[in-house]
Amino acid sequence: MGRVMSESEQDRARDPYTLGETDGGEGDEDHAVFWAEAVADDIEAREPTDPIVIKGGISPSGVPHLGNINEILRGYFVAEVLRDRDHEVRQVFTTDDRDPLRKLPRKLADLDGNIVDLGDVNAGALGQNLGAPYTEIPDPFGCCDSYGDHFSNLIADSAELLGVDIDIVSTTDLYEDGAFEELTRYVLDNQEKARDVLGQYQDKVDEDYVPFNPICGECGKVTETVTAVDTATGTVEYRCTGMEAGDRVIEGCGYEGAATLREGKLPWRFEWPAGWDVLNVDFEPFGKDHAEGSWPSGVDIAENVFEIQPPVPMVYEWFTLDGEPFSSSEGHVVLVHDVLELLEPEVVRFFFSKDPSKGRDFSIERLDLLVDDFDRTERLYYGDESGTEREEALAAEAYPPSIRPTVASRFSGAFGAGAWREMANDRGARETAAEHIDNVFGDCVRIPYTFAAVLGMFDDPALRADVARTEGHLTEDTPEWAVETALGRVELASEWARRTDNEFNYELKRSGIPEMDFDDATAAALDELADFVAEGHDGETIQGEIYETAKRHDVPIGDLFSAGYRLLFDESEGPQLGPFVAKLDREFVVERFRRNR
RNA sequence: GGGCCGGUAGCUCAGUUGGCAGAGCGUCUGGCUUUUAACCAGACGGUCGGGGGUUCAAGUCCCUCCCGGCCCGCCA
Repeated sequence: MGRVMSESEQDRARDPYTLGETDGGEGDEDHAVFWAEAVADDIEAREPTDPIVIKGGISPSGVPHLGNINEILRGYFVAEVLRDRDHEVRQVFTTDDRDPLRKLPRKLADLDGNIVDLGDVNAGALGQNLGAPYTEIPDPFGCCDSYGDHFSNLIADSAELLGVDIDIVSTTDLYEDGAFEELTRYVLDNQEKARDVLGQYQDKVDEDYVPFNPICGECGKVTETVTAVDTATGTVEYRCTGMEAGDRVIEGCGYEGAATLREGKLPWRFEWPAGWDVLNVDFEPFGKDHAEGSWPSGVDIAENVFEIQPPVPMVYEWFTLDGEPFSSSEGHVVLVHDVLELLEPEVVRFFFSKDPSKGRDFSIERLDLLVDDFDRTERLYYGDESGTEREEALAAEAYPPSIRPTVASRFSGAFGAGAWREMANDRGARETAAEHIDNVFGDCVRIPYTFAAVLGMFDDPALRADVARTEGHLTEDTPEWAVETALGRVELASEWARRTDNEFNYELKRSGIPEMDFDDATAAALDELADFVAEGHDGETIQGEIYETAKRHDVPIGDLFSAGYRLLFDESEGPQLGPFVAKLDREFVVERFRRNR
């Protein structure tokens, strides 16, 4: 501390957009290829004391979807870079659970991440709690202490599923335990200053504005009308009036009473900077919605009301889901729980390692592209493929934090007891992880995602491995753990094929014969093929016979394959035919090829 | 209306201090003399959102316009 920043440095420090522009004036300085490195540079430039604190946070207002995970994973990548630079890093995540419920979401989610319609829970009970803090509202699922706790738990689970170590801090707790009390008293003692600053950003700040919202002792709702303040005794008198919520007004009960400084909340514009102070926040990423409103006022309040230094900021653009904005209330969401049925966690983390300044679509339809991108990055990292200098440099930096939790869990025996995320700051464990990544894990094998989807048609795990072997994805030398990892993708990719019903979603049409129209030669060839299958041969032999049969009947080879796929899947393409039919029950194949049923 | 972020091949995107427009996927063609998955080779594909300017040189810097998103009431 103590270093005086120049004005331009200060401007840059406050600008949440200038990612990577870390030039100190010298043109030949290395330009960071990975945004998290650039952010880490900015944080280090302030000479922070360990532990460096990285914050994120959301209101537990409803389903925490993949877009909300930015609040966890953007910070994670920066944390990992700093840890690699031998800093101790604490990643905290505030659930802003003293915020009032302002409207009822249409969709909720149970603790397993299943989306549930509002009508399936006790909506009436929820409706009566509009205006009350999330932590004062009963959990509509009845499984957690409160509505707020329910959704905070889902967020905590999401982080855990992704192997990220976060300390979840309840804002309600910060008030109730008194952590915010000193700052609350300070703001109330310096209301004029607070009003002056906030008034530059909000028109409604007038003489009567009091930067504190008590919770009504009668109805439990957050109120806005403070009638008297006595910071010496630590009490605030209020009248419970209505609260605007969008285009509606939540009615107050009219009760007049007194609250302590712990029985209410600071308005968001103060609460955010208050959190920076109380938690000693050094860095905080936030969505673009905060960039032009909350952030500038937050900086101003931090510097000129609380007289603290705001954290290093970073804006991230929002993701869309299949081209449409995420919407918790409308149920257009995907949770980490869902995504991990389709992708390995390292691929999910990798998605968040990409440039935060670019809007990005999380396209379920084209998840194969994302996985291919990850696989290539992995190959670049291990030097199995070459790319541009920049690509290789980026892989060198972005791959390790993406894969680290996976490696730690795969080789958990080397790390002693406990989950990796509890060892994030452990130097020894990090060295072990690095050593594993650069040595044993180099034998990791990836089956291309779309091919994994093809393999998914085989119920028999042994057959999946067989085919992966014949295709050269697995060899004699592939270690057992790598075989498991590689084949683990098959379940994910076939779930993807099912969910998107794409061209890899081959479904064997057992119950009825698909519509078809074959010429005589093809029909004759199919009959002969049926006879051959009936004799009982292995897959390769059948595969060869398909060629021979086609040749004998002067049928273009492609036509005969098409005919087979049509009969089995009602598709024009499919898996390698011979080995596939060899694994099906013989009678079914024979009858089907004879077009009997 | 004002401020900010983004706009590169059909799709997904990469493009440090200005220095000959890139990758993957898709498509097409060919190869692997028995594989319609896999794999290999090649091709097609772009007025870098439009227009102006600075420069020997602009995707990159400046101005302007268009499109999309966010913010500019309240709330978070």
